[in-house]
Amino acid sequence: MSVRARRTLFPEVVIERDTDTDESSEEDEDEEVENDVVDSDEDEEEEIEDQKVNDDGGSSSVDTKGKKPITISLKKVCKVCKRTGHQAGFQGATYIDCPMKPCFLCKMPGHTTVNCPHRVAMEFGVIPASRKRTLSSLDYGFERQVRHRVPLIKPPFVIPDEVSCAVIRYHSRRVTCLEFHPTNNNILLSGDKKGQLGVWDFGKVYEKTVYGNIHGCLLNNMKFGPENDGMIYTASSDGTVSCTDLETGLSSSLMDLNPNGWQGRNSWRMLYGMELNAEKGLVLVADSFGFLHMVDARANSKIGDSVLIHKKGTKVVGLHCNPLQPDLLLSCGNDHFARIWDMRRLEAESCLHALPHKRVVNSAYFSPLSGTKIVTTSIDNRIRVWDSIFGNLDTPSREIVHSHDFNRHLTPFRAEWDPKDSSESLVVIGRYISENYNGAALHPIDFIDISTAAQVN
DNA sequence: ACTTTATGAAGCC
DNA sequence: TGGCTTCCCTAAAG
Repeated sequence: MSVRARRTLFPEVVIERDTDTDESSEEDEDEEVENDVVDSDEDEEEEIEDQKVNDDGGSSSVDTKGKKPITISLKKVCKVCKRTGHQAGFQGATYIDCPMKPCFLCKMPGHTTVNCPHRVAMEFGVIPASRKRTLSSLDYGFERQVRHRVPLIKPPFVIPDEVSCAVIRYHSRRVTCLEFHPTNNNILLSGDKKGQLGVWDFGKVYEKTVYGNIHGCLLNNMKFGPENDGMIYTASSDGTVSCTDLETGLSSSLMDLNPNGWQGRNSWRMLYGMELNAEKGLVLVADSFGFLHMVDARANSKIGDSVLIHKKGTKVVGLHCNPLQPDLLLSCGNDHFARIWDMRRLEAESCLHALPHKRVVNSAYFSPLSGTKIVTTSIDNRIRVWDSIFGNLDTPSREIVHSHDFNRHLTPFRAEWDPKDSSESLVVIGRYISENYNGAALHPIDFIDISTAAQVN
């Protein structure tokens, strides 16, 4: 259901409500609003007039020149729709939905988020996968044959006992990406809105390492060097790709899509999706105009022409190479599609499959072990799962309703596979609709079994 | 304690 | 197509 529907579907209900409350709607509401905002009004008449005029601008901040309070019998005013008879908005840590709007979670009318069947049970309306894939010894043997690259061995994670709790503020702006070190459990990298890169060392909590000279703005994506995990590749909205030594912080630029600086927003290219193709020694990045760029990581030179992989002028937000068949590339972006490509014959319009979504796609990943499943996150509040890339890709195998639709200001959530789950059925994603943690509204992290859509805790 | 602003997608004309 | 408006569970800066 589109945003448009929020408005078109509901006026009837609104009218019913109004007649319910016995008040002659429009003016009363205006009074209500005004009364709510300005506590000490004097002149009723003028106030109402003022408000009606100013209402067009939508701003209720119109300050007044000394007016007395209006006494109104009516109960409550909804902060969301400004209508009477109900209240919406935050009440303590809990957000009360406006009943005039479609459900914020599943986008369907007739209920609010609180009683949304998808919220009560995430499995609602989801047909489980016919068979849960588990890794047999045969699978293991098969994968040993097929797998190009043996995954790096990581020692078992042991929580160090010298620190029970530590909070260190690394970033002054919002964090845009996080990455665990592939071999060192103590290290977590974080990128932020200003382009800074934080190196968190769990074993050295009193040291703070932040590199601020790598990028000029949003650090959108990072990947550890496949051959040398002391190096980190980063892509930024400043249009550059950099390679940074984690120890020294020394970085080199691999590519700059805006060599002539700021020439206006119509030409400024921003980089979002990034992926490393270890077999080919390639750095792949995708920009905000729909193009894919390739850089030879060793020779530090651009390879071939840029290829239009999504609708021209739209942002490509994600790139992922298939773990077993790295020539298979998965991309996703703002044109509502995730696309599968064969890198060996890469040109505009040549994608093997286009996976349609109702709205913008935040992420698309092949499953980490077999590479045969795909999970995508779209801001239509649905996680989509394709059980096999060799099967029918016309429609997803499952759509799981989950809260991650929000407008701007925040970095989108991306559902990611749990790399430790050999059955490739566990996915991790941040949730927008908050949960009440002792009075604080916090956004939880959800673990979801994508074969049943059940939440796992 | 208040307002402004950064900022993105979608829908409408 | 482009310009304008709406969406309105943010958070820092002014």
